[in-house]
Order: sequence, then structure tokens, then C-alpha cells
Amino acid sequence: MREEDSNWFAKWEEELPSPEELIPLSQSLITPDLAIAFDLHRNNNSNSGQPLPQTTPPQPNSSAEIAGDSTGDEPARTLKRPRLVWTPQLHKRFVDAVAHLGIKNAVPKTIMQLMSVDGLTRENVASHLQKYRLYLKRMKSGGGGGGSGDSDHLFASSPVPPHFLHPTSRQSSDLFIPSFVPISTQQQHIAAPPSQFLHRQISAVNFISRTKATDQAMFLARQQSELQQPVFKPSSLHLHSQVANYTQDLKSGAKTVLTLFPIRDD
DNA sequence: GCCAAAATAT
DNA sequence: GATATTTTGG
Repeated sequence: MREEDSNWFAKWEEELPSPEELIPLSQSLITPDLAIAFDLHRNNNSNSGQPLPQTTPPQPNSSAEIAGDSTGDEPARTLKRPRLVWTPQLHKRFVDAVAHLGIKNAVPKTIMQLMSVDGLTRENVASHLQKYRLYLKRMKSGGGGGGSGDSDHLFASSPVPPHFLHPTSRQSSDLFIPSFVPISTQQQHIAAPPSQFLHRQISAVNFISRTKATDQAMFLARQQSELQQPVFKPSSLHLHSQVANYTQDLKSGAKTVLTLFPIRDD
């Protein structure tokens, strides 16, 4: 089983998006600023609707920008937060987070935090989680051969950790620590030298990976490096520190597109 | 007009 | 936070 674990992840790794595939998430957008500007209406019932877009939601600073068509037209009257598109990359991140948290701790809020994607809301995650669970359910019953298959394209794009399907003997308390051994892969280049000194340290780190803090740190580190390489287009942005970035990248016609970049949690 | 995806309500 | 329902996009 253990072999399986490392195996599935290894496989997963192989299937990781190539640089070309790792394009920024994009979605049609109506700038939040605009939304905020006109906000109002959304809480037509009582006020249980917690999302009062009045205050700047999850956009730090350099986040969302107005689309090119931010002209003064007044679509605002009916503004809503732009629909989030779960790209395979984003979903992968999601699955990653869920996997690392373990089913137990995989709740919207936690997942959201771990994912560390700017602009992503708890609601977004909750909704997606709902679908994901449904998908898992289907997987269990329908099995790989059942009706499952090409439907759920998105979910199929990212492998499902075995533990999800097999509630084996794994204790609910343990957090899943797959090959979150960024060390082994990341340090390769420095592993060469005879510096047993260094080697030691690495081993040590490798050994520790138990605390949540460490785990999460590793997680983030990993995710970051992963999503850092490709993403950026030539001229577009300055990928300074991995600060949240919303960038209108492309657009066709009058439609603007928003791209989300994963960031480190802070 | 249908279906899936995401948002929103309960 | 989970689930049901509605809205929206394709």
C-alpha cells in the first residue's frame, strides 16, 4: 500500500502540467472594483447572505484591475462577482490541498487557505468541494468502469488520491504526507557534492516533516515552485515575489479575462 | 432548449 | 460546513 501511495503520487507528478499547460487561470471578469463601486443588491432576502461585497473582498492590492471595457457604461446595476473557472491547474491545486489536509481537515476554509490562491473565496471552494465529493462518490460506486469516464473532465484531469477512495485503516488524525519531499527532488543539484554535511541537513529536514507548520510550508513551497516556472508570459508581468496578481491577459472583443495567480499565504 | 458548472440559499 | 436549489455559461 505504501508503495502505492508513493506510486500514485509519482505518477501524478509525471502528469503534472507542462509549462505550456500551466497557463494562468482565466475567466471572464467584471472587475470587483467595479462591483464594489456599484455594489448594492445581492442581499435581497434577509441578510443571511454573508457576502456583502461592500468591503474589498479578497483582493489585496495589485489584484484585480478593471477590464479594458471599464468604460462608464452601467452594467454595474447587476453586478456579481465574476464566475470562477476551475481550470485543471486550479483543480489540481485543490486536490493537492485536500490530499495534504486529509479528508478530515479538508473543509472549505482550510482548503482555501492551503491553496493560497488570491481571489479564491471559501464559497468557491465549498461549491467545488461539493462537486468533488459527488465525483468521488461516483467513482466509488460506478468504479472506473462505470458511467464515470469522460464526463467530469475536470476531475479526471487530476488523479484522486487512493485514500479518498479507500478509507483504509488510515487514522483520521494523520495528515497525509505524500511525496512532499520537495527535498529529494529539489535538492538534487546540490546533493551531488560530497558534502555529507549538507546531506545531513537535508535528511534531517526530510525526517522532520511532521508538524503541520512544516508540512504546510513544504506544501506551499512546492506549489509555488510548481506554478512559478511556467505561468508568466514574456512581457506581461514582473513576477516579483509571488504576490497575488490579477492580470488581464487576453481578451477577445469586449470581453476581458482575468487571470489568477497562486500566491503564498501570508 | 439542454446540460454541466458555479453561485447562492437553506 | 453540508447540502439543496438556482442561476449562468456553453
